[in-house]
Amino acid sequence: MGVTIKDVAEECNVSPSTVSRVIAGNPRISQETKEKVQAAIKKLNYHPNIIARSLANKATKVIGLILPREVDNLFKNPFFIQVMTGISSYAQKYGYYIMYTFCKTEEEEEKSIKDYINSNLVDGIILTVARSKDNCIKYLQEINFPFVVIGRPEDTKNVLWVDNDNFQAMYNVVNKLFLNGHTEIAFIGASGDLNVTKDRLNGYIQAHKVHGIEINEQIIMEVEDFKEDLGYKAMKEILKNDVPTAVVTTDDLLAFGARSYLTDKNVDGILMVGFNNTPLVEYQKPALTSVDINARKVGYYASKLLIDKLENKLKETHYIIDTNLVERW
Amino acid sequence: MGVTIKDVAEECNVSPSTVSRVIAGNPRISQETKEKVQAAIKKLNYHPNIIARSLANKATKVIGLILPREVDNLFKNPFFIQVMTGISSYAQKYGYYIMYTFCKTEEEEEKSIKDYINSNLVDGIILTVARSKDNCIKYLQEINFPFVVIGRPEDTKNVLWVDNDNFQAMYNVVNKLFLNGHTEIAFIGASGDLNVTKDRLNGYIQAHKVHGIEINEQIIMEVEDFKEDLGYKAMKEILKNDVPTAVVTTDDLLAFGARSYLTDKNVDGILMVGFNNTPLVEYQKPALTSVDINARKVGYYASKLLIDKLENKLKETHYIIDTNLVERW
DNA sequence: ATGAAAGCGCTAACAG
DNA sequence: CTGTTAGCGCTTTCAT
Repeated sequence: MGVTIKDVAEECNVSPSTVSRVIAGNPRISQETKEKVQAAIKKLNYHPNIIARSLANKATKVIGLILPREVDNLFKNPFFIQVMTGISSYAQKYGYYIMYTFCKTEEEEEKSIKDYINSNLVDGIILTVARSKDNCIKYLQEINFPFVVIGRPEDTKNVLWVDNDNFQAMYNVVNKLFLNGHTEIAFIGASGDLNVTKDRLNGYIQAHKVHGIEINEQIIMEVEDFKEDLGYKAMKEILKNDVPTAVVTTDDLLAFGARSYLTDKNVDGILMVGFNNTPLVEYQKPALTSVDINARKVGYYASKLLIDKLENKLKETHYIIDTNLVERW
Repeated sequence: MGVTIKDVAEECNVSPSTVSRVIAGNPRISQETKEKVQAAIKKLNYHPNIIARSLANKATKVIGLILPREVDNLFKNPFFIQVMTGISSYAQKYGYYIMYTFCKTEEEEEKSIKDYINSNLVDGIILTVARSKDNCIKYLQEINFPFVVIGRPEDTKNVLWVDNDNFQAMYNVVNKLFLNGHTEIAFIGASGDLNVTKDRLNGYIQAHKVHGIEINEQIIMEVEDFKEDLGYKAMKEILKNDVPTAVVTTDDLLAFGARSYLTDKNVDGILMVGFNNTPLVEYQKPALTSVDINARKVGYYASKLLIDKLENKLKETHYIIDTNLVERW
């Protein structure tokens, strides 16, 4: 354990700095010594010590990933693990490593972030939750530390982010429903103060405007959380006011709940649309139509954004990832 | 940024080593200087540079986590992310960091492992897949690098591992069914060469023995993979041979498929039991009874095992995590 | 094109 | 109980 740059240097009678140079791909080095050194590296099975390199470079090539730990969302929705594979896939290409940490609260997140940064462990950070008035974002901006956030933040000034076009996604769904002859479309969203929900509602509204159809506030429901029973209750409320031809939701679980109510009450002929396209929907009878948000791609571009930033080749400040409606009707 | 140990030392007129000592909690240090140093640390907002420390210590306090990248299992089954939260939770307590990498094949795994080790990045490794004749395990043993594997490996000699008691889990299920008056219990498992499946089948067999009930090979089906359609077909085969009173499976998806067949053919009164208790089962109508394997706890103990090993306070060579039947009948 | 030497920030003998 | 010194393994001026 432990062949160092010095061993390689001795093996071929050059100085450690020369070896370092050929590893770094320094151009002004003779072809001859270059080959000699490379042979020695192979022969001795030398591998640079990343820690030592990081110390000298003041850069670790590791990315810190901050994950939420609200158990429900984490386990029922593969969003985060898909994001993780996406991040990993880009990072690996460019020789970056990823460290993760789960945080229960915003305070914990702040603590983890500070720990990562203060200990000089990571070169950049990826945030997977974008709260409105987010202290983590504020902190990272203040100290000017490279980071990207997944989900569009409140204030996009000076922040790198990637998100779906939630407005467009919902617009497309509702638009399509109108084109298919639907006339009354209800909306169930959670929770009203999330940016995603606001955007999706706006898409819903815009589609109405474009089609010249009046909004019926009585069939727009905003509930507290992505819970099946809240979808159930929301559907109940909606039916008290009106009988829509279709219902769009901002999460599959809400759609499940809503559909349960319809089944329970034997109400037929109301089309249900989910959101997020979780694996849950495939195994429903009947399967549920839902919007796929391309989580893996979201992660991939988050990773790209951050690494581009770290390597000073930033071209964009954000990426908008496409969604697509997976029709199962 | 960069207040170093030297700055702290100067601030209170001691040597860097003294500062280092109070940070390390070295006992032979006067209360007085200890407090003085601690005050200076606070005042200057000093944080040790982990990289530098790692270099000096030849230990990084980071754990490398090797994850599979078979998309299906990863996304439909929250097993891995639950394991990750468990690992993280123990690691955090002891000041360890976690790096993850997704690997598609055994070759990729080997490559990632070697990379982690050769670059001196990690102190230990957690493997999340245990193949029979696993090259990664072999390699890690050969070079005597600390690691633990999740899932009982073929040969447990000299390896730290944590797993469920799959034998016992299935035994309990089948035993309970017999006690509840069932007489013919079918088995659908995938895939036959996985240790988990073997163990579960043995539990099934043992329960039969204990109850003095003859095994009916005709209603034991082993399929290739954890796929719904294979469960469907398996159920079809079973019914050709016999009509059981209950069916146990080694995965929820198999159970879904099997139940679909029953529904399609309007066969009533056959009890279905899943395995893994994925979130999918809750949202079935009716919900499916399934075996919870406590994935978070599995991760937690894997982490504990590895960290205990790294800190030379190893007490056990493995942990068996309990399972519990979540009854939804 | 290459080498010598200093230094990244910390720890750990060794002295005293 | 505390300071001095010598690294950990690599990169990077600065010479030549």
